[in-house]
Amino acid sequence: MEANGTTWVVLGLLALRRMSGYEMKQVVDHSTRFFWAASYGQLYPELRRLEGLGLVAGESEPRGARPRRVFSLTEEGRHALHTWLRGSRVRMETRDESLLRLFFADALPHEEALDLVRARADHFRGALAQLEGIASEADDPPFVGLTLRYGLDYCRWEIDWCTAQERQLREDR
Amino acid sequence: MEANGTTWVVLGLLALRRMSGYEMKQVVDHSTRFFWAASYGQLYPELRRLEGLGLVAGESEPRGARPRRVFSLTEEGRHALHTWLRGSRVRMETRDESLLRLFFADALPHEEALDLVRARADHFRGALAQLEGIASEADDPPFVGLTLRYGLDYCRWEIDWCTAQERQLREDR
DNA sequence: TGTTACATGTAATAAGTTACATGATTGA
DNA sequence: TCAATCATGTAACTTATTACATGTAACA
Repeated sequence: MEANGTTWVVLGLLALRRMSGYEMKQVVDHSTRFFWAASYGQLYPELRRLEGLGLVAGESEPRGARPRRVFSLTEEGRHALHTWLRGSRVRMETRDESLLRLFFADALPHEEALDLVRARADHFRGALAQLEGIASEADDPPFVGLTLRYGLDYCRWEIDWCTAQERQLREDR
Repeated sequence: MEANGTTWVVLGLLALRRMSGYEMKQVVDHSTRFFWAASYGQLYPELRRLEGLGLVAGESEPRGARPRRVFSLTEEGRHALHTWLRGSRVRMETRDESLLRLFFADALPHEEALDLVRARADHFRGALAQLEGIASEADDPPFVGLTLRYGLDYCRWEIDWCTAQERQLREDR
């Protein structure tokens, strides 16, 4: 079977509970988006494709006159998800414009270069606040909770790291 | 001027020293690729484009009968780079398949889910070894050194975090 | 009555990777 | 002589974002 990241987002979410494409987008935007985003332009076509393959099943459940399709995982879909979950290849790609700037920051006057480190810390202070807003609902399944904790801990680490490095760079020069 | 990430990679590298497209790819693969990758398919067309815009200047410097073009930064190019460097918007995108698996790992038996945390730690042990291989050449400019240190510290943090969480998850259950 | 949220979808575009083609040089 | 490295480039493909079109429902 052909698969891409969106495949696993869809199957994974449907393993939590049945939902519509619209709801998937909302859940993603409050959870996985920090390490795996998904747009309508990926979600809806992928739902169709997976339905065609028999990995998900869609049912029409209109709300009043507003059409709505709710999807659930088939046995085949659950099987495909489990196979992927057991895979151990760790693929990571990052595009971090702030680190790229830092890498080239020697071209800048020292004080302005330090601003970049401060800006990075500020960014993560903002991200931390956002994550704290999402808040650990105590009834999250354990591994959902784990990834939320990851986000919080990672932001705190970034803030500490930037702060320490800024101090260091200031002392060195 | 129209710009994308590759624009800044090219201009930034040429601010360090003049080099060919081939050399850029090598440098990227040993440095920025951890937070900003670039392929030949991006580098070569972008060099042409920036040459057309007058931000970089290419000179033919064949080695024997092997053709070779070496690029350098023009004043305009340097100006464009500095303008971007002073920008403070922090754009970050991550695609982390390992965290995505972790997020959905409640669908797995507990022991297999723990394997995912271990696999993640192992991945970062490998990445750390790789980075230690690149090694801090003491003559790196300060901010180049900073990003290398970032890579090392980040890997160590990941390893510690995964190890701690695995222990925690084991105790909880 | 107007704004926001619900709901589905696509077309255009941008961004990025992979694999290939071509050929010279170096060193075992 | 063979493999690896140097060197430039592109075509095909995959992936992802953005912006739009369409219309219902809830609520202030």
